[in-house]
Amino acid sequence: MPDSLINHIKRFIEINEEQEKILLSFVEYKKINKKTFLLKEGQVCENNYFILKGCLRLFLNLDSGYEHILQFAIENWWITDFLSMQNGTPSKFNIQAIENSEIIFLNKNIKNELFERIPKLESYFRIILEKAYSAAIMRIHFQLDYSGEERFMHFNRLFPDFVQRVPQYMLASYLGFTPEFLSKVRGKKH
Amino acid sequence: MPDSLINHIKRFIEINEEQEKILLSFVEYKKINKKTFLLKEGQVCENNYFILKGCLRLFLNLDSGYEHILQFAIENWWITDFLSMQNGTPSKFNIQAIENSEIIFLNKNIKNELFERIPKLESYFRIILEKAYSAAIMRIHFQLDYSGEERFMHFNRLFPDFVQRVPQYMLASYLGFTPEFLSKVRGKKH
DNA sequence: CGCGACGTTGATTTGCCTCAACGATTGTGG
DNA sequence: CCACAATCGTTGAGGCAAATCAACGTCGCG
Repeated sequence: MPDSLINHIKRFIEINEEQEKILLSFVEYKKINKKTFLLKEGQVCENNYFILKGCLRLFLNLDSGYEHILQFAIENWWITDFLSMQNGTPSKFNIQAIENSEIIFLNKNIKNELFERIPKLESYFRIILEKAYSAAIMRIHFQLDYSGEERFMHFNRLFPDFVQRVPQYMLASYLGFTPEFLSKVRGKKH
Repeated sequence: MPDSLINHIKRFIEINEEQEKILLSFVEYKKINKKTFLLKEGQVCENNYFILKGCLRLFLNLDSGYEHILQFAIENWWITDFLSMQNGTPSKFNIQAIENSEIIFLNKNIKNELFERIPKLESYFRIILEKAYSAAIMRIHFQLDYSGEERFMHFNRLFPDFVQRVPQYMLASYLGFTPEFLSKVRGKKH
């Protein structure tokens, strides 16, 4: 079942069967239900999560009572709060399953042991972080330079099936506008 | 002179003198003048840049003729366009010196050779990417959840000296509003 | 069935932009 | 070293994209 993690890693680096076994012996596999929290505001984030199946979100609670989604993660994505994990400080964020999901847990301490056993894995994580970082920069670019309607259109073109998969109010939250506004935008293109 | 690169690396990993020498023999040191471009829109990004002294910005040209700053980099920061570098595609961005600066150039191919010689360096880059990524996520958070005035106040509290260091119109561009608006915000707190 | 979660639609408000005109400061060539 | 231009910052009037607020329709589910 965690084959897809191995496959994902093999897209970026080469590892042998021996190493695959070590890797799999270091991580945990869990099924979780929709709405399960993997991290709650105030806790210290101890794990990296890899999504085998399902969908998670990272969000924060606003004073207003609303919440704002900063990241989604679907199949073959990692999700975590690096800030809390690095510094060992309480997280401002929540990580929660949007669907019933199957997740690989990689504990932060275990991760360091793993790097000693399989140094190449550093390379894998470096590469996907470079990608995640570029994606974040592009997202800032869109946030700054495009209107709400343009952001939605663009997102819809890039991830048409994902748009179907999550409630509209979560999409609106992620894209940085209100659910009402999204509803109006969708209504327009008759 | 490139001591500060070595010092920066030593904040995160241990390296010996031998390795320091290898590292320094792999990189290039250059002084560049204010307004020099290290990357222009349309070029493929070939280097990582480490700032020993000075200040750089990464920005993109908008159709409107304006430009939008996506990143600043000062002493002890790396800057590059990972997207272009990873894929070998033409960059949408420009990297330009805002001040006369001293820069370490690390070519992308050399970087990979370097990783073979000193695998530990993967770890260094992984760690700083984790930090850069968290910072980008926090920036998205501020962009989504705070007003222009709040974003400026917060930035000003975090980096009071940096605010003095760059022209206001660049700050405005980075924070996501117009120079006129920034001027009005500053005027208010009499 | 009835309740809560989600989406829609319209009226009103507002944060910030646009445009324009005008000082202040910097820098560059004569 | 001055003159003049360019760059940068300030201020005000008017406008617009999106938020807010509110009311209502609809669906899924205990």
